[in-house]
Amino acid sequence: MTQVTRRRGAALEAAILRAAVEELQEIGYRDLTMDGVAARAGTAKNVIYRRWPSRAALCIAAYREMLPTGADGAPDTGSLRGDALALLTRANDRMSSPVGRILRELLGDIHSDPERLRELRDQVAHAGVSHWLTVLARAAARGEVGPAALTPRVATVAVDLLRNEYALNGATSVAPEVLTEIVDQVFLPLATRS
Amino acid sequence: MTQVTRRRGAALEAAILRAAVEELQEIGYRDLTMDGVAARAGTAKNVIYRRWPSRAALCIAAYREMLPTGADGAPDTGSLRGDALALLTRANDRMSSPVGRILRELLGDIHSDPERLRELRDQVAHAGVSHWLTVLARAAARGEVGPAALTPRVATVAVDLLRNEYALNGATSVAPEVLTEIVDQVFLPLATRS
DNA sequence: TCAGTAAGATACTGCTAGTAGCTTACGAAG
DNA sequence: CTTCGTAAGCTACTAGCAGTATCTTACTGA
Repeated sequence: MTQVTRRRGAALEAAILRAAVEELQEIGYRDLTMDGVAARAGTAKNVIYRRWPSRAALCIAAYREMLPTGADGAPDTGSLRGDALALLTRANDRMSSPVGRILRELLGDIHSDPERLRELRDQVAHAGVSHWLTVLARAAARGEVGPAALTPRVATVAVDLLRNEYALNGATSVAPEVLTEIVDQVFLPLATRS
Repeated sequence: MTQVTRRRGAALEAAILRAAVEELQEIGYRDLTMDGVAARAGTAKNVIYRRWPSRAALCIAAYREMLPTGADGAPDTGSLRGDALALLTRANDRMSSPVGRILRELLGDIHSDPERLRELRDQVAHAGVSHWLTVLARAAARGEVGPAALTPRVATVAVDLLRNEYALNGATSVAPEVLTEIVDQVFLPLATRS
């Protein structure tokens, strides 16, 4: 690309990551090639390989760049049902976005590498747990739920079921009726049982 | 391979499928190559491509061959908890077997092809639903559960959560404690609620 | 007996991950 | 201002695999 001044260190690394992010957003993980990233970043493949050991490693780093930084707080609609639907809808939006698609592609391609798998999983799975616990705690304060419901399993059951929908159905978004079904038939009965 | 008599039609097709099954069991979907299958079957790649349009299609056909034909019935331990644990343990065994690993590899590789995705999903997702409904119906007859619990969502919730564990954790088997946690904290409370 | 069909063998294209080695710009130390 | 090490840039390469093409040869059924 005949840069006027040759980039180095952090600047170059940032340029590569930005290129990888753009490629991921435009064509996804499956079709991303190292040559493509190098070309877009205006550099060469071996420069990339000096920093990341493989295509997967680069894409995981790029994926991390894509995550929204400003985490929004837990919703507070006044009822547990409203909060749960809001959280689940938000999770559904995230999972059906390009970011979610890329995460699923990555997860599907990594399950031979337990190391990378764990870091990816931790980053995503436990991302929203605290929100659910917050919402449940508020509901407990209102007397809506008993303390028996405050286990991680129950707190995450809705998101877990949503994730299962994606695992089975692939890339398409999950219908809102499924969300209400999960909330009304599973989450609320578990949370509010006497 | 200099066959004495050249195989044709169904015999050849069966030989190819058998070779593909063996390759899948030994090295998995990811590492299976068409050259490898052809060599093992003692034939040539283009013969395979005359019958299946792609590697994925061949492997789906081979996967179908691997499925156990003799479906065992629903367990009957006398209690809903025992039945549920038996069913969930069985599902866990299946999912942690080579067959389960191959299914996950296939699912992860197919989500661009909605057609194949659907046939695969139907084959597996709905495979065990009837068992859960049977077990729930028996429990209802014993008075253990109310009719409110007999929705497909509740019937499959345990397997759905188990599948989620695999989606997050990769190829490793799920610990028995997780199974009991799912049954005791989610399935039983939902099934037996008043 | 004689076609038509399909198996078999081989070679090829095209694509991509990852590697190697050389050249050249930068930048820090003196 | 000079020198020298490091890393960027460039180009070319290997190796492996999906999928295609072509030609020869064996079987089969009429």
